[in-house]
Amino acid sequence: MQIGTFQLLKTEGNARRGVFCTAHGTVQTPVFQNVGTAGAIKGAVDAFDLKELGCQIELSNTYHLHVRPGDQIVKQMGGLHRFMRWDGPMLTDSGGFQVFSLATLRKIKEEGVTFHSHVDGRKIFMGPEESMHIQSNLGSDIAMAFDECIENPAPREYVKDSIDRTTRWLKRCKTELDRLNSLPDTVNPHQMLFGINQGGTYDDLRIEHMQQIAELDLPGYTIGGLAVGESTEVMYHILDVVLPHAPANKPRYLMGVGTPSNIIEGVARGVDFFDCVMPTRNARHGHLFTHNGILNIMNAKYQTDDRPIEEGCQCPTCRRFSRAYLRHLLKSGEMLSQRLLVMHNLWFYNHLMQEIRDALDNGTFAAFRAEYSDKMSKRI
RNA sequence: UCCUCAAUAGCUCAGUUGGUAGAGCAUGCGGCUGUUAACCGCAGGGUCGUUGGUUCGAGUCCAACUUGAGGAG
Repeated sequence: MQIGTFQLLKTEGNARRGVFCTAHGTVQTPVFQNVGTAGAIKGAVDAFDLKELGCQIELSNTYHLHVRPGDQIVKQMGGLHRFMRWDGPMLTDSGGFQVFSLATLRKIKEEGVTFHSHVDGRKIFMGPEESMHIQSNLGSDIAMAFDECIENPAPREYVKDSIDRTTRWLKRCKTELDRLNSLPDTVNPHQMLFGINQGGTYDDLRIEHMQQIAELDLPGYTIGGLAVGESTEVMYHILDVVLPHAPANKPRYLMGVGTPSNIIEGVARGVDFFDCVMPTRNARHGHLFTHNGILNIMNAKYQTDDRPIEEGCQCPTCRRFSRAYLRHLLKSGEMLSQRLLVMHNLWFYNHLMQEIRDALDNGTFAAFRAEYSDKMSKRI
């Protein structure tokens, strides 16, 4: 398979089963990208653990790696794959989300954004070219466009200006990445660019923007600016409205989403790629995912519970340790608790995607959705 | 035996010139959606060592006692 091609294997309703080819191997979709922002999965999980947890594709962040250790350093060390010893597919986010989440520390202009580093306060300028340059130095397989993510709800006039700017930025990203990929010392000459759709909660702006970016014929398209303040129903509505306008022969990536239910509902609407900090962050905070819902391992009722987090789960944690022990570790502040809990949640997410792919292969996704969509995100 | 200091939430401690008590931690529960998050929020919990006294009113002032920590002999 040629790098950058997306092959649709099967569909069920709007849901898609596919395979996407990168310079570091193929990705079976729908897929959940495991988040390792600074080149590390929070909770003391490394690249070799990721393999064992069923991770197909790892995600890191442009801004964070630019601040520390510096993308030049990463390039000097042979690129991020070699630096962190992950030899599989990798996507890097562009820093666009940090423009949003570090809002108090930034100023947006046509050329780009001036940040103040959250680490030492120094001024950092990042625009489309800078983001591409950094991602090129990191050498990921998929680079994300440098976009503007805005809060929902936002005034219509602002959103309109913002999507026009994001489109201009996208064109600059494409031009710059093409140039960087052709340089002789580039880390990953097969690095691809995914465009990001914005438009807030306005149906027509979402569609207009998707049509604009689809013209660039990029290898993948992303829905951004969701799960940032709007209700779940609105998020699903936007997916319903915009995905029919995304190129059918390219993968669709819903950024930053979400709960197991969000993922099942996203797949049902035609999403192929997901990523979210939820399995890792929530694990560190004691919230664990199971097929029957979410349990909080901190709850007193688990103090003497000798069962695993989920009966029948084959993850490294559930094969060995009891709820009682995990609760003790977390309450005691032991670092081991983070590692064991994060491994369970990542296994759960990666395994969930495998179950979804199996269901699509077997034509039973509708039944899978009916059984689990609500159940998995309820508290138990 | 005497002197000094201390005694307030499960723990460690705040508590202004007397106006019926607060914090941190712990405990219980919740939140977390392209990670500034081993984080954030909420809640429960106290006859202020005991007994008296002064006062309109005492955790705060006085006395005795109890317990503890220092010190003297």
